Amino acid sequence: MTRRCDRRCDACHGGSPSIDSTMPTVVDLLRNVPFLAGLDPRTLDLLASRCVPRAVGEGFTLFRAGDKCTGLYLVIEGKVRIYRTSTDGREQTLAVEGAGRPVAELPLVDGGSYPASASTLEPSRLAFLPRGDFEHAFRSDPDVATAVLTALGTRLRHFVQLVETLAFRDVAARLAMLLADYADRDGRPGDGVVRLELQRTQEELASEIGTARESVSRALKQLRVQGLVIDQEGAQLVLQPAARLRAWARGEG
Amino acid sequence: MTRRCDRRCDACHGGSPSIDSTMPTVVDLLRNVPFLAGLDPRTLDLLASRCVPRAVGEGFTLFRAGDKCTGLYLVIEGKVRIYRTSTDGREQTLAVEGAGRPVAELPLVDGGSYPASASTLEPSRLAFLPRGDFEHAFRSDPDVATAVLTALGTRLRHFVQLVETLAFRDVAARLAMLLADYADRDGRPGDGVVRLELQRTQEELASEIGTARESVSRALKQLRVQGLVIDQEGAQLVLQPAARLRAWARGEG
DNA sequence: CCCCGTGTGTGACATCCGTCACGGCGCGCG
DNA sequence: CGCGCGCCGTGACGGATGTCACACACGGGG
Repeated sequence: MTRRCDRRCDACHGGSPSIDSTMPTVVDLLRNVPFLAGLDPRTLDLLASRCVPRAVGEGFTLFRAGDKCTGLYLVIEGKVRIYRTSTDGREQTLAVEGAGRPVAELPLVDGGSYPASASTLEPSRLAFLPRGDFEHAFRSDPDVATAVLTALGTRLRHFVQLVETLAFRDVAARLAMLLADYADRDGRPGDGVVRLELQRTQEELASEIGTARESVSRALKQLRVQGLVIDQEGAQLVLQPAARLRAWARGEG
Repeated sequence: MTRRCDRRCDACHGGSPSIDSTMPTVVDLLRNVPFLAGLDPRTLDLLASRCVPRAVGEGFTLFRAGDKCTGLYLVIEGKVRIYRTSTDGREQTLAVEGAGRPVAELPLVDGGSYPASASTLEPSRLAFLPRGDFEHAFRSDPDVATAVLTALGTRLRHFVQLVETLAFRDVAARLAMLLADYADRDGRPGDGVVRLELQRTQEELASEIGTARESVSRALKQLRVQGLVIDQEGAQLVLQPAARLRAWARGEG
């Protein structure tokens, strides 16, 4: 099934990397990518001139596990989910990358293929940097190299967390951890609690913590009984502070 | 052979590791570390002069999760297990590093603390490179930087595998995968089968695949019934080729 | 207003697996 | 030789959780 660009998609039909001056330039976009922060302006310009901006809708698949790697994606806006699929169709998401984060930096440094699949959770704007251009920048500019290095580092730490969670915690605890993460990122704190508008279906939550939809439903009830989820009306959640959620998930509750 | 003391062994904080000055020079040792292969001889000399060789016994704990990172370890000989511990005492090993592999390169690049614990599975010889020296080499020599990068890369790929395994496969399949890995590394192939001397207790295998010892015992029986483990006498295994083990683990059996 | 698709709650059930309990086996040592 | 100890095999049992089945709530179109 082919997805369409959503509105505001001028950029993705511009056949050349030339920039429409009424839009924010690609350089402007890259400037807001922490991954590249600290690069000197000239290299930034250079990179920007090589980047292909793309706007894609929700559910657009960037690549699949095993595909040969063609370049680096940077998330300008939106969310990209990175996941593995099992032979029987279940999915485990490995990471969700938001604005300013790189996707697929791993295969670029070791020359292998993509280790996982990636698709958008929301309509998103991305910058695509073809492999050759990336490698040139990577080799010639030590700042780019260290940027990649720290990106790999945080990814690795994230994975250690993920492994521990899958290995040790039950579904309810995993859900608590996940909600804590969301609360930190999207929640509005106030008065000893956090309000969070959850933009995920239970099906998606289930994939993120490696379980079934029904188990998420039951785990949510369990969290309500525990008082960790104070109130829930549809997607509107009132939560205990993230720290408390995490403490409970670690068994200190 | 004498078996280790218990896992929570406190002897781990043991006294000063003995340093044997009669062993081959540190440069010789480093030369055999693939991690550093390709460095030009002068930098290798420089690094070697900063390395502290250490010989430690079995069950020696190099560091624990959360410790501040003091430097990089290189495994010259032996095996180092990297693992996380849950609050209730269970352990999940994240990796086992053998000769020529670096340990703890992650916290060195991002400045954080160790994300996991590490201890030796066998008496081992290590080279310890203090943090400051590592950072200097890392910054001044691009070859060192790329070496670190590829090390992180392979670690990351390994973790993707690990996550998938934990999320999707049952104990028998995980065990089959693990045996396939061992077969590739230590097995003697011949005549359509692989002979493997397993140097691990079932307890250790259990930790590596995130389960209990008894489950490993039962899973092994299951693999025998399936014909994937053709014969077993103590630690001597006769296995189907690694590829077949992995195929079965993926559900194609 | 009805129909339908999507997302959600929940009960029933089977399965996997962790835990406890126990016995056996090999080996080193007194 | 007997004993202790580490390791392994296996039965029993219960808890967690995946699966199936179904009801309900909601919203958008005919």
